[in-house]
Amino acid sequence: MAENYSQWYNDLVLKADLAEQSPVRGCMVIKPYGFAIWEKMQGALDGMFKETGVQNAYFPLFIPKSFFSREAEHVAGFAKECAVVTHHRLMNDPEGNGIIVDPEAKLEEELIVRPTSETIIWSTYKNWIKSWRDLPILCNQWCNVVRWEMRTRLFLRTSEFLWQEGHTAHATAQEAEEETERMVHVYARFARDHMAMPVIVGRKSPNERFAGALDTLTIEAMMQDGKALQAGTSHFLGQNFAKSFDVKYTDQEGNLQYVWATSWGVSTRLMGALVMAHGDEHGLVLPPKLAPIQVIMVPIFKTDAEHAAILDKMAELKKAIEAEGHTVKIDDRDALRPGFKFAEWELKGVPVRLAIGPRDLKNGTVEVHRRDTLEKQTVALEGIEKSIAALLDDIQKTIYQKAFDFRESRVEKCDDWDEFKEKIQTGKFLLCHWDGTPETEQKIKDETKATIRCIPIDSFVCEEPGKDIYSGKPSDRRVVFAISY
RNA sequence: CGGGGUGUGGCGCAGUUGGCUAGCGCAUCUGCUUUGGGAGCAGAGGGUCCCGUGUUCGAGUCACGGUACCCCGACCA
Repeated sequence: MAENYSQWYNDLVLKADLAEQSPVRGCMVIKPYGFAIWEKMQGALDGMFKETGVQNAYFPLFIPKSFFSREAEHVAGFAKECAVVTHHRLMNDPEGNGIIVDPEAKLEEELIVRPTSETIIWSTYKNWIKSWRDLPILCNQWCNVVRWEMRTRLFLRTSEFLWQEGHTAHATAQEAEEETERMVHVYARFARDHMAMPVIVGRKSPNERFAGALDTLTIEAMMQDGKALQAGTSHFLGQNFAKSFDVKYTDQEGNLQYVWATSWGVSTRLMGALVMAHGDEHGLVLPPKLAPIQVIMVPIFKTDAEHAAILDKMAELKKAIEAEGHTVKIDDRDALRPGFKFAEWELKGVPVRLAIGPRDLKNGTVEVHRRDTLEKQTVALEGIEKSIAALLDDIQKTIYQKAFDFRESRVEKCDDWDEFKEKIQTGKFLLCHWDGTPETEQKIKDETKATIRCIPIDSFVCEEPGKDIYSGKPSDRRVVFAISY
């Protein structure tokens, strides 16, 4: 698995029925099973957003080119990867070669397919905001965006992807900065509590900052090959967009002020993170909180009479487990053998499997198998529904702990450049001193492909004097270096 | 856009110095036996060998051109 991690990942995504490549260049089809997991993520995140007062809204897919180019840094950041709509009509080719674009139907102003929605949203917020009483505005949208990537990988980088983007407007810089931090911590909590994935919360270096932001906060996760994956970002946009789109409000003293902005987002990339954080050689390992099916039941039988009796028993058990609030499926496909079903549901990462056969029927028992450790034991059927909750809870904790321990074993301090060059290639997060200059960061990237993933603000905070790992210049804190996806 | 590779039933592949009726595994369909860790046997269906041009008695195989996809770089959530 470690040797050919990329291939393992790709095969797993395909075999577990999460997604497949579409014939459309760089695009992906998310299959029903994969989408069900994404819906669980959406549900949990959406609930967390709403707890902070965020409301959902929807803004257009198309952005007029002129809107897009109002914020200079922002355009520069996205210009190279935009899909552009130039025409609005097709016609039959007069020379008989099928359908062509009607040259008469050229748009006066081209439309950009959103790579992110700051510009269209700020051109809208301008009309919503007049007074300090209108603030803050806390909106989120679930949508798709398009970034014309050269090379793509299922979930991790596709030309089109699904995400949520929150866009907020505030009266003061402090409020906006608080919002930026609040949301990055929502993401960190979601990663920990739902995805069972530990993350490092931190600040991006200027090089890695979002185009148009004054500050970018990030959650960085470690995959099982030791590479870093940026799993979510939250940006403090200052007054850049307010000034570009002329969004002002009248404060309590009657003065006109520009508003302060944030934006934050996570994408279907989280699906990739989930696969790479927990998967093993048998397939996917889903944290119970995100598993569309938490308990799968497989009947084992020889005769029709046994089959019927077992299915009756299972239907009864299913009701009892569902009453405890879990999702259960009975796999009663009769053409397939139990061993095949076992392997298939393991591949799909279902946390708990219950098998009942003639032997169990006679003894009043059930075989309980947990996906994370692959352990199985035969226990009394009576009252089993009560212990399922505890088992699911334990699986959730165990896979988090496993991912946590894995990361712990691969994070270390490093103060020697030669050592750095060697260790960074073996898939580690190295805590190193950095002189704070983009030049040094760029040189390190050029020589090793490693980048500063973040300057930690929660865990792994290392504020101590030292010397830059590369330049030797003075530094007052360590930052996280890693090779990333 | 630079470097490399591959196009052969639905999927994955083999096909020798050009040679006979283009094969194999998986999947599919039918039947019987099976079912506590990815079943066995018997039979069946399914191909413009990516496209075009050329060389040749003869091209899946050789040459030239085109095209599609994949991998490695630069770019990126």
